[in-house]
Amino acid sequence: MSRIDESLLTGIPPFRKLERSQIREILDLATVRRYEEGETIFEEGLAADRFFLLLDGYIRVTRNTPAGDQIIVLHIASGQLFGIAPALGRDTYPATATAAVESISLCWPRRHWHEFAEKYEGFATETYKVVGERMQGLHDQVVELATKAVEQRLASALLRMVNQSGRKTDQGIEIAFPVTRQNISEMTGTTLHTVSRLLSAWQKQGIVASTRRHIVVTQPHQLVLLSDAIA
Amino acid sequence: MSRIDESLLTGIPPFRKLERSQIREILDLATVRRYEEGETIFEEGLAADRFFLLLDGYIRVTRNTPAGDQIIVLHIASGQLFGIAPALGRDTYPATATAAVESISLCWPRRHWHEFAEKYEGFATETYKVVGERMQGLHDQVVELATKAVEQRLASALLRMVNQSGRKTDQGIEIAFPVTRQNISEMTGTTLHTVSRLLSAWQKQGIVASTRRHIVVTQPHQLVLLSDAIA
DNA sequence: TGCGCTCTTTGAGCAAAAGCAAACTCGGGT
DNA sequence: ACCCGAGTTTGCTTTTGCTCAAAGAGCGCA
Repeated sequence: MSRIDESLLTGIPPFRKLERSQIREILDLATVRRYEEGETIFEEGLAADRFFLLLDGYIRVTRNTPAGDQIIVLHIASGQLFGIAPALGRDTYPATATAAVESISLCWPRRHWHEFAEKYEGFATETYKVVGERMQGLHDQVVELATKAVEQRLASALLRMVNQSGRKTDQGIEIAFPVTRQNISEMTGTTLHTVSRLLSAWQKQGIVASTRRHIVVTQPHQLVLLSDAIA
Repeated sequence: MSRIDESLLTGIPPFRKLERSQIREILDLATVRRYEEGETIFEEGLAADRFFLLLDGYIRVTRNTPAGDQIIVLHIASGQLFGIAPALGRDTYPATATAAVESISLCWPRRHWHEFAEKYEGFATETYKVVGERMQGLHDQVVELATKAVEQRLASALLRMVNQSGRKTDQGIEIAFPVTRQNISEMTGTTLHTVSRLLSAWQKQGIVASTRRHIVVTQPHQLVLLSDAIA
């Protein structure tokens, strides 16, 4: 296995405050994994025996209902930790993680979690900060689902993706990973039909431009207005 | 101020593994506070300079939207920590806490958080376990709001309250704190009208018995069926 | 180059729940 | 004992967005 350069980790939250040598130690304990688009990384309910750091790509974290509905709880962008059930003392993963595009991650066996937390000053603190932010995001999502109409939720969902993975193009801001209408409906708790109708309408108004599995937001500002932003 | 007995804390999660003398130290740093029904304990967006442990009563944690909707994110029962923003490195509270009934809590200044976490083996771990559970709960709520119909959500909400605060009576299981139709609608993302209609219907079927601000579930099993339980 | 699969679009009817409006009731306080 | 206000119930109307159905389009692959 080729060694990974330390510079990959400097600057990303839980490692930000560490020495280069410490990062080296951590890296030497990591395994690199590559996932195809659509490949499952871990599944809801299975033993949480590893935690992950996404180096490249995008991950979708989903949950399934017995009724067969799937809903997308959050997206992970590169540089973020995921599958951190071990840090929260859970012994199974609470959700399923799937690669939205070809992705590369590091992973460590569960037991290293405590080791890192004790050995490296700031490691735990920084991670829990991430947890706090994610929790805040979940709160927002609950409020949104409980109070907003579908149109506003859809606008928010697009904005969230744009904020996390937006790539500037000459047309506007492009969402960097493939998304289907179905996917979006699973983020917003609606149907792919409704999503398709709304996107069509927005396309006519020049707010977005979408093709198959691909969305460019041309007028983010309009979406903000439509979303009736919470915060 | 009268000293609090150590036995109040033995057995509740973050203190479970501590010596009696350690609990004494922690208690001596705490302030006791009493809240009237309806009194606000802390507010969304304000500096998170304390964290709390509820000794007696029930707390409602809510968020407000700019549009003026309020939604109830979770209930805290006695023995639970709340307002733990400090543990997640957040410097403002992400939500508002209000006493649902007359309540008593302990609270500590923010800075003690790290002190406790370092000094007492297991304190942090146990707390993060609670965070993990709460996160799981939020996931559940998102899935529920996104996929279930109002009737199922209402059934789930009642069951959640019953599980957390159910008191057995000869009639059935009673929710231990006052709840209005309005409150329930704020937990389920619906209107008080819809809640009222459904409760009336269930009352006719003998599943629940409710009076003003007060609900007794007579046939929990029926509610489970209606809720199409996730887990 | 054409086939087939997956994804997308659009229409029409319908059901669930929101909005609106008004009456009723319980309980606490004067 | 009565009044007042918060909380609840209920009917009617309107709307939103889901369901069902079917056709159309892009893309990879042979």
